[in-house]
Amino acid sequence: MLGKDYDGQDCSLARTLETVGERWTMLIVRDAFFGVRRFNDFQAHLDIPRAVLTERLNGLVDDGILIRVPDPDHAGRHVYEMTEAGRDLWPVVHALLVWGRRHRHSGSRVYLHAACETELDDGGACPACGLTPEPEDVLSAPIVKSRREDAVAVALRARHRLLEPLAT
Amino acid sequence: MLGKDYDGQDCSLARTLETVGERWTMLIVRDAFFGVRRFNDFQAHLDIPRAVLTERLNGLVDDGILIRVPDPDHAGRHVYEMTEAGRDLWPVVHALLVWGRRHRHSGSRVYLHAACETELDDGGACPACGLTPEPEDVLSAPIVKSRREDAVAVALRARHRLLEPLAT
DNA sequence: CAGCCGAGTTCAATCACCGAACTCATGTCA
DNA sequence: TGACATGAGTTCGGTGATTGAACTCGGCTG
Repeated sequence: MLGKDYDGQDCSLARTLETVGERWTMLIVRDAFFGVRRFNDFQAHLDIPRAVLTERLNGLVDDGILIRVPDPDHAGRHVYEMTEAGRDLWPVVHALLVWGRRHRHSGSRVYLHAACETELDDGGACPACGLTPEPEDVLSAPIVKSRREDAVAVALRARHRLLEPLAT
Repeated sequence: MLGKDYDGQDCSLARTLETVGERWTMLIVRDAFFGVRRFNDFQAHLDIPRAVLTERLNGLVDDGILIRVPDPDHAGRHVYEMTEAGRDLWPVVHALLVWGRRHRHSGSRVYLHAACETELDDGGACPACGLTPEPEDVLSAPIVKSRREDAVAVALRARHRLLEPLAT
């Protein structure tokens, strides 16, 4: 990946970036947290060239972030699901969201601890419980309607738990 | 940056990636936390093409992550220093380091709370004090000697505070 | 059986990245 | 003062990645 794999940088940050550092990859991971699981849904929501999406999804599968599993509803198709290693990227995604919210523009959704519906703090912890919830226990709650009108953007207007498959 | 700036992704994560999502950028930021401040030091430590380094440093300056200030010791030269917005990237850098350490290879240094020399937990907090130290109060403590022999890699073999200028 | 849909693959043009060589201002030493 | 070194870039030809549009293919759907 990335042309030349940051050879010689023996640092765990460089190793991480070899997996999630390419253009589009982190947005695919974000969408996977949002519950996107099908090729065309990623494509429609990200406006990513199909060839690149294929390459990135294969890369993420090879690197153990996603698994491709048969779609129970449609023979011959499959969906991309997040692995444990993928879920462990939640702190990275959250840290990027927090920085952007503070320094770029004020975010279009908030993230709540599903158990008590308290907004997570910048460290990803629930200020009420003191716990740092796993992504499965985080609720995405939109506060501004996005301008996009693709099926995924529309489905994302509802409050829902991370990693819960989106109904599109 | 990034060819096409993730147009239409009105999400703070996409906005963040427009600033730090390109190849090399995050490694430059990491090195800036390590105290690297001069063009040739970045170049030597990263093995990045000089033209690309110029482009990235200018981008980071334009985006308010670094500032270019006159070098007090050498007329006509300057150094790149981290801004407040740059410091706020520490949680992102730390999250990437933590993921790589867990899922790729077991890191070559640990990060300690300078005040009590306790190793930070995965959330970046000090388990002893309960505080989440600012990067200035984090100590980088090498545990494995890197294979690299450039001046920066050598200087990084000593324990030091983040953001403290490296003596090279 | 004709057409649709999801999930890709192929392809030419464009853009970014690479490494090596070149520039140019300052600093150092004889 | 002249010769050379060093830091910080710039320039440039070649290579590899990204883009958007068009094409393929297998499983439904009517």
